[in-house]
Amino acid sequence: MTVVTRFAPSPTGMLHLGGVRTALYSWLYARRMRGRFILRVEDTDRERSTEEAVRVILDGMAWLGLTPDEGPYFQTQRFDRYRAVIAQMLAAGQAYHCYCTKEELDAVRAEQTARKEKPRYPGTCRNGRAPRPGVQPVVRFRNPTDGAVVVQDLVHGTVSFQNAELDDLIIARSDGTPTYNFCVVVDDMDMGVTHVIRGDDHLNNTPRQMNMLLALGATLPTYAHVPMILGPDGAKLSKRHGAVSVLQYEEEGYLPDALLNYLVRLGWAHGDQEVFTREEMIAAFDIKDVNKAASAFNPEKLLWLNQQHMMRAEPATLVPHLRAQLRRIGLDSDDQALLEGIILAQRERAKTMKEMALNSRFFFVDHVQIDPKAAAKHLAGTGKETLVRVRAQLAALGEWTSGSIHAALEDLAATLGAGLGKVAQPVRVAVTGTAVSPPIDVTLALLGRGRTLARIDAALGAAAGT
RNA sequence: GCUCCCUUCGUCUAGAGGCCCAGGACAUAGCCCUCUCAAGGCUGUAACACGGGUUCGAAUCCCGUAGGGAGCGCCA
Repeated sequence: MTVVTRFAPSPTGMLHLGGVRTALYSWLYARRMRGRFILRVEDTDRERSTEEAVRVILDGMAWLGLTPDEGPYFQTQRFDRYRAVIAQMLAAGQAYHCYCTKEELDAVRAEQTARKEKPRYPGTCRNGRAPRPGVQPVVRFRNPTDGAVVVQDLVHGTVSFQNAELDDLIIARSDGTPTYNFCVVVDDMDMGVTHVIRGDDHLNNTPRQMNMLLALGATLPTYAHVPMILGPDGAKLSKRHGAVSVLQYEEEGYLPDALLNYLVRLGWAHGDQEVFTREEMIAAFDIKDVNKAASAFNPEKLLWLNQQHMMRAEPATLVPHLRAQLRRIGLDSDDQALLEGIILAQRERAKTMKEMALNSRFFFVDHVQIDPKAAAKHLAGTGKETLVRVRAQLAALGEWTSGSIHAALEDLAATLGAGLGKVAQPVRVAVTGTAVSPPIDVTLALLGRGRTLARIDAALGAAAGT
């Protein structure tokens, strides 16, 4: 049997890490089982659904490379189908009209709560009731009253619910529109979903959905309820941390594979392995190995993983990411060799592509701004003299490579009877404007002789005035 | 309140009765490497929520307790 999974977000809020992880698990499982992955947008709540949220879902999934095999489907386009199923259930007596008003039900609920009972629909209209003038009825599902529903959950194991605990839920509002729990059931049935992988906040909805599926004569899917993701402080994911649009992570310079890697390890493990390629994730993932407990989002580890992926990636594949980040700060270059060289030189000193772009500004600007503190420390006194000699050495160099540059600087250091640091720091400050950069030979090689000498001259000129 | 779920280092986790006086990773501290910053290497600090059972033996099984979460909507 072909495995069919689905990701069914509702566009009422931003697609955040919690949603992305459920999507990832569903996608991974489908890939692993050589099945199909469906994307379905649950937009039946027309009041709260926004186009912006739909866009984030679509763009986010595309950015992450979680490509659906089917969809996106939109529930708002399936209303006819839902209406037909409701009519069918009404005819079969599996559902009935309820003429209770909201006010009446609120009153009942208030009483029940006061008596410390579980608030539930009392079943007033369950056995037939004459239409009441002025009241547009809702449609309720006739839930079994005895017995139990047993969920064989892939992550939680056996969970059973007494039907007596369940009441008759509304499947169609008085305006005729279907409700969430009902649409899910019809969609999963129609789309042949075999594995429902979703947040464990839905575990309590599962028995009702199973009862409806049973009433419709559908085959029950296998369920897997994955735990939620908490903020770094262990509290519920909030706007402050993590509950931002996934696209935010793109802006901040995270690699899709790194984010996915981080997310897959949050709640799942494969021995001691921390870094996974997409292929490794697919090969190793099994929904049965997912943990039951919620886990806290840890930004530091995401940062670490992102750098791990940057360091392991083929430099050429990072070029588009670097350029995108450079453009954000008003810089750009189409010099492939230079960009790859920068990536090689910078990736072990930047945790995100954004940080890499920021640290690489000096490669692209015309004039570097020299940090006064760095100048005071490395360009004053002997630093200035050293710089003059470095300039002469470099100007006289035959070929301009990191190897030849390195040799020249070491020679000079030896002549001066000093360490390489004494020579490298003044050059570094003159050329990059700061006391921090990749190895000086690599930096100069990438920068080119012309710009190197020009910057040394500029620094010397500025230092002469002090 | 009722029903359901969850509980190993600060954090993510390994662990499916003896291999565990609990392993790995992030973070953190120290050391090494070193032209800066990193990256890397080594070392350290740090956890089985609690209480009862079962067993020769429990992080692992059972029962409670405590704490956390979810659901109980004409929201999804």
